[in-house]
Amino acid sequence: MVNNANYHHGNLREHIVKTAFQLLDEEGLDAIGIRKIARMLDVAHSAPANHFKSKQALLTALATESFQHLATIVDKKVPQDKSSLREAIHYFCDTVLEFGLQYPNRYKLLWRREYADYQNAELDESMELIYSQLTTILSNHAQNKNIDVETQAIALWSLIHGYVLLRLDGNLSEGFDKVTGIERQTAIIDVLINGIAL
Amino acid sequence: MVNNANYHHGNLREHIVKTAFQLLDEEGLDAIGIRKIARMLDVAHSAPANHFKSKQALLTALATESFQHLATIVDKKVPQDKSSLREAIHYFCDTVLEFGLQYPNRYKLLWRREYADYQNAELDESMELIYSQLTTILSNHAQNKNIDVETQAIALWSLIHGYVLLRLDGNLSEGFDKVTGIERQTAIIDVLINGIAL
DNA sequence: ATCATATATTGACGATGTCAATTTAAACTC
DNA sequence: GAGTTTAAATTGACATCGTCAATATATGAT
Repeated sequence: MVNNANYHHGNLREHIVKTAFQLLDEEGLDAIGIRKIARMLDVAHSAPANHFKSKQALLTALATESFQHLATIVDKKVPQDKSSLREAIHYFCDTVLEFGLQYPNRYKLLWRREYADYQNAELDESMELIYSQLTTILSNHAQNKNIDVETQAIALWSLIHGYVLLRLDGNLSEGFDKVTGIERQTAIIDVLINGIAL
Repeated sequence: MVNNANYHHGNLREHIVKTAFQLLDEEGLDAIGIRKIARMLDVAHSAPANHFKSKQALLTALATESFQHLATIVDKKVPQDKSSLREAIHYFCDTVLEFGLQYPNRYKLLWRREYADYQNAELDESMELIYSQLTTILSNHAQNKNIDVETQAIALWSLIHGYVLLRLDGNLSEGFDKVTGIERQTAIIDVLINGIAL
């Protein structure tokens, strides 16, 4: 029989995810509510329970999808070979920052373990992807044999992660994201590559 | 008249803050609840409203106090003069990391703008303190005239902030915080000072 | 066509933050 | 010291939330 508009679309799950992302992007993590989403979709307050057994399960789905999204972008934008270490690092950082600026609340969700279920296998897998992308880049271009790749990876990831979060949370004062002549971000990454105490 | 045990201690405000810190430290940000605190203090559910007009106001007080606490520690532990830039940076980073590890949830609260009221003047002031401490250190020891102090400050702060958050959120796999011979943290900061691509 | 299963619905529960009206205690004034 | 003002705590109500249980409806397989 044709869709009886009352008993729902068949793909409610999809709509829930879409609406949740919308709330996340526009109003932040705490704006996401099961009942609110149900209301927005003209559906009973308990309908979503068939697709996500808890709020945490919904957030886990959002996080997993976001990790995969980020990994895809990184894959596309970071050149695989024959680029310098410096180039590769810049591409990687640019991509992460760009994603963070475009979807600040998704980025925050990714690294805050309080919300999604990080025992979840699928989520864990999609998260590991990002790390392996980074370590792969560094090993492929390793030049400095005095510092093990893991230390380099953590240093680099700490730097870009910290920078992105400071910007997203609004913890850099006005003007802190621009500087005469050279982009702040580029300057910062160069500091990491070249060192402060040249 | 003597304290009539029913109508309260006179310093309920103090007790609220203390209990809130306890909940924050032991169970995390979302464990803090006005009603829960009132229950723990054997007080009516609306009693705290006299001292904090909203939950946000309470969190603002917690954040302000934590900023001041951190600033005090930094003041104590970072040598003012006649130390090398390298030494000063290490002391600063050590102090921040130590604070973060001891009070993970306080540290997170400090930089998540969703909870406290960052319009609040007192909070803003106590936050600026930390930044000025960092820039003071860098200007006092500035050696590299090619990079402006602000860029150095942001790079350094991004690195340590990112590293602390990755550790607090559990986003560094097992073993990522130890490495043979030399402390991971020291190694990472040295990467920033010396650069990756030596 | 019947039956099983997936999906939605309604209703309830305990908990939360916030408001309003009220009561009690303490502080201040004359 | 009595009377009055102000501060602090109480009770009660409201809307909202996440979750659970019982019920109803639609879809798909046999």
